[in-house]
Amino acid sequence: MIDLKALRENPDLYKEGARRKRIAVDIDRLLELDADRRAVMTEQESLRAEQKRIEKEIGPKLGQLMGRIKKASGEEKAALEAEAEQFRAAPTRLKEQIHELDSKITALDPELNELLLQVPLPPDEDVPVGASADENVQLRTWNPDSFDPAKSFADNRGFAPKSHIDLMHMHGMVDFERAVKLAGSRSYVLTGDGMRLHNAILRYAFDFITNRHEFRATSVPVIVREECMIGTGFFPAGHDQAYRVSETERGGTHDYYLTGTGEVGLMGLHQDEILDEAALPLKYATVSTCFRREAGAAGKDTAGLFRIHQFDKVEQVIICKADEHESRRWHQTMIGIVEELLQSLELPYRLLQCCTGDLGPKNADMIDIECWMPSRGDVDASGVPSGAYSETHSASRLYDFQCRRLNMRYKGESTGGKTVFCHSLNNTVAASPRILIPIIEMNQNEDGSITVPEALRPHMNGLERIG
RNA sequence: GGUGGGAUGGCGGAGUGGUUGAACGCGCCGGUCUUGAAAACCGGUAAACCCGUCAGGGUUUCGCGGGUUCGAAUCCCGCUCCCACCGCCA
Repeated sequence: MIDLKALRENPDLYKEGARRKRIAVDIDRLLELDADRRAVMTEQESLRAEQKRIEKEIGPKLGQLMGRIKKASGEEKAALEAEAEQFRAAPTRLKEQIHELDSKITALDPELNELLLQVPLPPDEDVPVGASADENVQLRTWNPDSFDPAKSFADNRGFAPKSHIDLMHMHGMVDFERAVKLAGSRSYVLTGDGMRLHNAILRYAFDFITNRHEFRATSVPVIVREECMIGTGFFPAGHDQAYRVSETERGGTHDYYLTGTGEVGLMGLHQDEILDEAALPLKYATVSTCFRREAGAAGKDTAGLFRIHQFDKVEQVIICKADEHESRRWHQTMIGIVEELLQSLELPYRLLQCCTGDLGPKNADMIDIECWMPSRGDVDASGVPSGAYSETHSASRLYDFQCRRLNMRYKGESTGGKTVFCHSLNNTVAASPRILIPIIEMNQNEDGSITVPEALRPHMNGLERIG
């Protein structure tokens, strides 16, 4: 959520931000509702002040009167009661007026809140303006000496690559047919060394982030309430992307949603808290199953392990002080951790600066990391794919957008006793099975065997080669 | 699923109709003392919103929503959540 006060003071910033992000939201209407609401509130508050003043004035008198009424009788009592009634009349009139204004506010609130939740965080000035992911900008690439992604896989290795699908079938690492029987399209069952490799990369990544980089190892719920989805900024925009567990249909008090990322659980941890500045930054890591409906992606990437409804992801989250430079610094740190991880696996990758149209509502800036995948890209006349970089990681910088919605604040020396909304950031550490695509395809040998990356061998019982 | 208990400020915990936005303790901040620190003592310490250029003024908030009342943390109704025990169970 954005700061309504800031929006009021500088609406053009937010209008331009929404425009750059290609998000339609009626900011003028929001400002109009806000102005109406404040006018009503101001009126109501002065009525309340008056009411309180009168209360204090007549309270003691009324108390006295009531005492006398108790003792009195007959005509005297009637007279006293009439007098008491007069005292009561003024505040009662005020009360009615206040009540009317209350219902005015109640009438304005739903639309105002709905619009407010829709206003995206403006992208940072240094984010390239663009309509969609096609206009993302490559920042830099990395590749091991042994592989140059500018050339084809065949030119690098001397043989045409097989896809992860073929390789995994060859070694009994996956069973798509039975998976589809169980759970429909975009499902998979990892088997044998497929499942072992999946666990190995997750374990390696989790140890990497929690041991080497000292992020706090944490488990999180993956089934959460709607408030948590709204608070983390995934709703309302991403409502169609999340699976809903409709408990209300069977008489429950709430519906639940399956989270699409561990970020939701990690960010939800401290909602409504006022943190001690000295405790910041909070650095968390989790590994969790992620669920995505992939609504609107029908027909896209249907084969293999690239775009699936359920996967497991090691995620890193940082909650830090509300300081742009600090946010930016942590963003780079989180990206650096992933680069270190990918380099240890010798996977070629590139960094992409996402353009404004690809940021989504909650990000000020987002850097995607794409690994080189031999089986992707255009296919040539002989049926060999060119290979292409494809997204495996996404590092977001959100400023206080999430923390404002989650009501997550901190207080300390630098805030001068005030409470301030924290900043938050998140980044993938490793998402599997998608990351298995480059791992398997890049480590294939001409005979179809797969060399297990050295870093993963300790988690594969020392296995050096599959097949 | 059954039965009972509870929800108060950063934390613990008082408070059952009228300066209670809230005792007391802890924590935190400042001061005295001290070479320094600790201890002790003294003082301070909720959040959000609105109006205002400032100074300042005002409103709301004791789980949430509604009601009674001149006046509600305190009384009434509804809801949500949490805890304990029993039952079932990975």
